[in-house]
Amino acid sequence: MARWEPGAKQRLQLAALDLFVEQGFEATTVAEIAGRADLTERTFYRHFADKREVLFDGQDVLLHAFVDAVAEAPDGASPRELAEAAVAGSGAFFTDERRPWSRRRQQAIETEDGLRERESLKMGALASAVAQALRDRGVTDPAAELAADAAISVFRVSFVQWVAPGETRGIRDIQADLFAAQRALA
Amino acid sequence: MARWEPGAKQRLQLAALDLFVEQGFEATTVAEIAGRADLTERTFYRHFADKREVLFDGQDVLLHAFVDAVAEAPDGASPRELAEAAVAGSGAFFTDERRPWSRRRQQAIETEDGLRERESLKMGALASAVAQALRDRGVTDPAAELAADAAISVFRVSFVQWVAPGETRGIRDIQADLFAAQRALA
DNA sequence: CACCAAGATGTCAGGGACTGACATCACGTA
DNA sequence: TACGTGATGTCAGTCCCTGACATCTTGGTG
Repeated sequence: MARWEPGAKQRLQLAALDLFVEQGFEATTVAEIAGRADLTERTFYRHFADKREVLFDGQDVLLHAFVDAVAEAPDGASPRELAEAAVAGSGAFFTDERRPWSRRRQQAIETEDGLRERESLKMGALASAVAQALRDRGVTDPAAELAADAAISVFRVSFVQWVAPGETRGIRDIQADLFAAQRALA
Repeated sequence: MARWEPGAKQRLQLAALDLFVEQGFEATTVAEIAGRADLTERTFYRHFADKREVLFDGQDVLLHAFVDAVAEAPDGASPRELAEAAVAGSGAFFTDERRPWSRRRQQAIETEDGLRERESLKMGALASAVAQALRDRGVTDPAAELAADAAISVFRVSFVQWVAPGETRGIRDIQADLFAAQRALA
């Protein structure tokens, strides 16, 4: 069903990230992004709910990876094992080909409060979804909330490390180390 | 040094929360808030960086309570004990007199994505500050990050429970139960 | 081929958030 | 009383975001 120039949304995302890295998020106007993608400001808002969202589109796929992994975990798994399964389910997304893009994206996010704010919201949504998935597997509150937060904590730290300069390990290896460190805390 | 009507900032906060609860955050304009406080829109922005911040002013005091509690914890405390100390240090803020205001405030926040977003950012800032405090006490990464996240997780869940309808326990009792549940996970 | 349905885009007008610049006003002090 | 200082008011302007309507491209239908 693709009509027109088929890459409109992706063109906008690439243009936006380029401009954010070049001159910052605040200093970049939506009209500017749209112009670089040969589109109009109004069209930008047909693809993304707001200016921040251009860097966060597709997070629902990641969320479903978390949730599905919990749902498909073996019977009798403990809350902690379910949480670890959730994080492991996300590992498939962060391949080596994706790493350069993720690095640039993270660089843009970390330098702007407005973007960090949106990232925090997305992490919170992830935690809520995992908590609900745990409840669906019979985990009771407040253990479900705490286990979900623990999972998102490992995911967040692992992602930051995965995009750190010079890091070459896969995200799954990083996550395994973090789960061990988390267990060692208790 | 107080001149004019001394309660300008507080008047704005009260007016804002009233209006947010009455008609929602989005439907309330800054001019409306300022008008109810007998002030101007421009003056609102001299007290608060943006429309959301009117509900989050003063969070730095809470942050310092977390950080100071970590700094003042006894020598030889484990990372987990330091994290528990951080959370305990916040307990003094959430007295019974403050609970009605906190309830109304949380009610307003939970119904609007824009406000939940800001709350997430503040929680993230709290976690970062606690992580830094742990590093200052000699805890190494990634344990510092994970322990700080665990502390904020307990704090967040305890706060939600503390403002839940019908809840009468003090926040410290709630937090004690949550720490126990968190330890039981591992 | 002419025509139509539908989805994607463009155009325009407008409200509201936020900011910089400048004027004004109330208070403390010399 | 005159002055300095800080809080407030006024005004203009930019940018974010949205609703309404027109236009275009594409694929299908007769």
